[in-house]
Amino acid sequence: MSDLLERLRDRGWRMTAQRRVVAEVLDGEHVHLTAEEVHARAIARLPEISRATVYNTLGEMVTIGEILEVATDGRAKRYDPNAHRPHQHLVCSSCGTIRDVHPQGDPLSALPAGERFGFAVSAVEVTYRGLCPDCAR
Amino acid sequence: MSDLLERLRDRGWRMTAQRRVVAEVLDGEHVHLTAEEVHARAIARLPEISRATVYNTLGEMVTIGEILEVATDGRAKRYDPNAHRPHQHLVCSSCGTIRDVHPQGDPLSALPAGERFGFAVSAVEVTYRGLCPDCAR
DNA sequence: ATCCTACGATGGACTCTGTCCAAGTCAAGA
DNA sequence: TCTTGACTTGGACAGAGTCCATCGTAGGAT
Repeated sequence: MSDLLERLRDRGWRMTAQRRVVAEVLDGEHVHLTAEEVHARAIARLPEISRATVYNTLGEMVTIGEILEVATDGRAKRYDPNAHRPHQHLVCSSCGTIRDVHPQGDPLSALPAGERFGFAVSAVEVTYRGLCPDCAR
Repeated sequence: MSDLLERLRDRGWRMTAQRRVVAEVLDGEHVHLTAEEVHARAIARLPEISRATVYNTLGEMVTIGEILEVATDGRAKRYDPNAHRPHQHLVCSSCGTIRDVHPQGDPLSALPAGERFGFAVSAVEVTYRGLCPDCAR
């Protein structure tokens, strides 16, 4: 059984076939799927699973911090199963594919106190944009 | 007349009442409005202006680089009239307000060549998140 | 092994954001 | 003033996501 599934069980989640399938889909391919893509892959394993359940399950996993929500454009949100290792994203401006990247240094420290306007800054997201090798040619 | 309006005219834009109003709304308050908010403010000055025109005009201004599109969450895009001075954004996780901020250093240089996967990286967006003073109390 | 029940799943309606299009209007050059 | 093609309009449509009343079932209790 996957790590993700195990952690969910440890948190007291009732283990349903639907949740298992969603967790397996996310844990299986470490890419950044949209909710609809997760739904499509889930249906392949459990044909009756509903869209609402997929949305609910993804939302719950985001809330407890097991996966990350990534909104790189104005389109559908994507879900990142790699929530336990800090990283940033590199997005192709043409085809939209996303890669996890690890910039040097702590981007949080680049924001001086005088530029924080009294906010309690707790997180920072960095999105690099450019053409991927496939789209560049 | 506003600078923005002048630049649009210089680009050969046909000056209609609608475009003038949208430009004035954006140029007037340097906040980050959604398309609907722009529409509401535009209606206050020109009651017949349509939603489609506001969307069209905003899209055109983004294309020519006079304003920026900011997608800080999965909700509505926001429009940033401050397109001519590089800056990043600080977003309140609770109420969603956005402030322009100026981090130190060039975030692009923090991504080593080995982490670029052959992409021609051309831009970087940094979004700081945290609680604003109002929401913190 | 069976029963209970609260938690989870369902699907269809609904909302929000944005796009598209055919028809009508008008800014600005001739 | 006339003409014309760029612009505007509003309503239909589409994609992404949420909500809710009802039904089903996981897992503890017996």
